[in-house]
Amino acid sequence: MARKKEYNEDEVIEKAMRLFWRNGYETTSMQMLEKEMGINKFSIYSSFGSKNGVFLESIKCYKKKLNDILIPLKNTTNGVEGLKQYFYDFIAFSKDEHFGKGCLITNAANELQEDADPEIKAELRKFTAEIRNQFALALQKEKNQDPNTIEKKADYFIISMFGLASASRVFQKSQLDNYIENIFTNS
Amino acid sequence: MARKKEYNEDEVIEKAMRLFWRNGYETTSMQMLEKEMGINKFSIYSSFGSKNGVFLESIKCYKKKLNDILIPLKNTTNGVEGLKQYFYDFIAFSKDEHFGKGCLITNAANELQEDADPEIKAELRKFTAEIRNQFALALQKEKNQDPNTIEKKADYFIISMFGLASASRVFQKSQLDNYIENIFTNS
DNA sequence: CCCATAACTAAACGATTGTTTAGCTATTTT
DNA sequence: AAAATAGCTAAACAATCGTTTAGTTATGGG
Repeated sequence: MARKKEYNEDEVIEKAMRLFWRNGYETTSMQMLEKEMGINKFSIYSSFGSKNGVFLESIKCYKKKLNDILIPLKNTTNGVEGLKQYFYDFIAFSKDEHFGKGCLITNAANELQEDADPEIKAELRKFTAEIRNQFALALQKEKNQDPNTIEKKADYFIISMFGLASASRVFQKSQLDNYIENIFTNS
Repeated sequence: MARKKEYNEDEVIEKAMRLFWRNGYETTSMQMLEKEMGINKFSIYSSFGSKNGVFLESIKCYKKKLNDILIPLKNTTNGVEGLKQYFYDFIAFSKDEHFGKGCLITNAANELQEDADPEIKAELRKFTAEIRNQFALALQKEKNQDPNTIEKKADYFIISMFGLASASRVFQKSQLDNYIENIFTNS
């Protein structure tokens, strides 16, 4: 052991995450990452191996933050109402400086090609499946639901979430609230 | 006048459009465009000025093709039913080799940053507004609708279309059909 | 206190990006 | 047929991409 790192890896990866969130993967260069993370290229490479590595850790960082807003959904007694709250929290999560940037995960899914890094693709798939699973579990708490309907509704809501994330890059907040209301009428 | 062009601009721009559709803007290089369009870099620049210029024309080309599936919607007597058909046609438009690539327009909207080319941003906005307008016009054909409801529903459907386009990159066709069915229950 | 070691700085790497230029070829017009 | 003009090929442009390497600085354990 010799010299200690002058930066905290969790802190710098959060900064990287926000940069990727704002700019996407391709548009974000190592030069921009250096500046935003506040450390040298060498430090980035020694900590994360590659640009892909930084991105992968950024996804995990974002996931961790988004998982926090899933917690109330796990404890809800009213499935649909809990889902509705989740959608609002999801929008709120992208508030302020990040509104109009959508969701890092869906942005990544939209940007990445089929020849993209398999590890990243796997991470995105895993994350989507996790959320959809939580939706299904929440819906099971509704009374008198047959299992087939639950699966279909879970599909519907996860796609709606994707849509909401994508649309939030283009539409106004009021339109999104309107959209959420429409999703949950007669559900 | 001297030598004639050995290529048709409309034909090569359609090839470029399909390449952008598959790969997005950033990932598509001039080298790839040369190969796909079947003409030299010089020819591309003399015809379209820049990579941005090629992309802009590609968007217009895509728009023209997508507008064709709006025609039935204009003549429909049943607004909601017409809209539903439009959604299925929209999915079908992205069929075969392009399924899983979403919609060129929404992909572009997701990828482009706020510092992107203003002309492209304007084109995307114009296109979105046009479609939303057609949705509102179709909804007016429903009986006993108050104008406020129509506007809200038009917002809802245009966001749904964005969502569908984005989600089609990730989800299976059967899930999308399921999603469309859910959109139109109780509308 | 000194040496080993790890983190730092900064320069350079080859490859690829979008774009331009020079020179050759073909066709239209007078 | 000759001159003019526009499209073609192919090489080169500067800039930037992600990545690596050499050299310096600072801090750990013996």
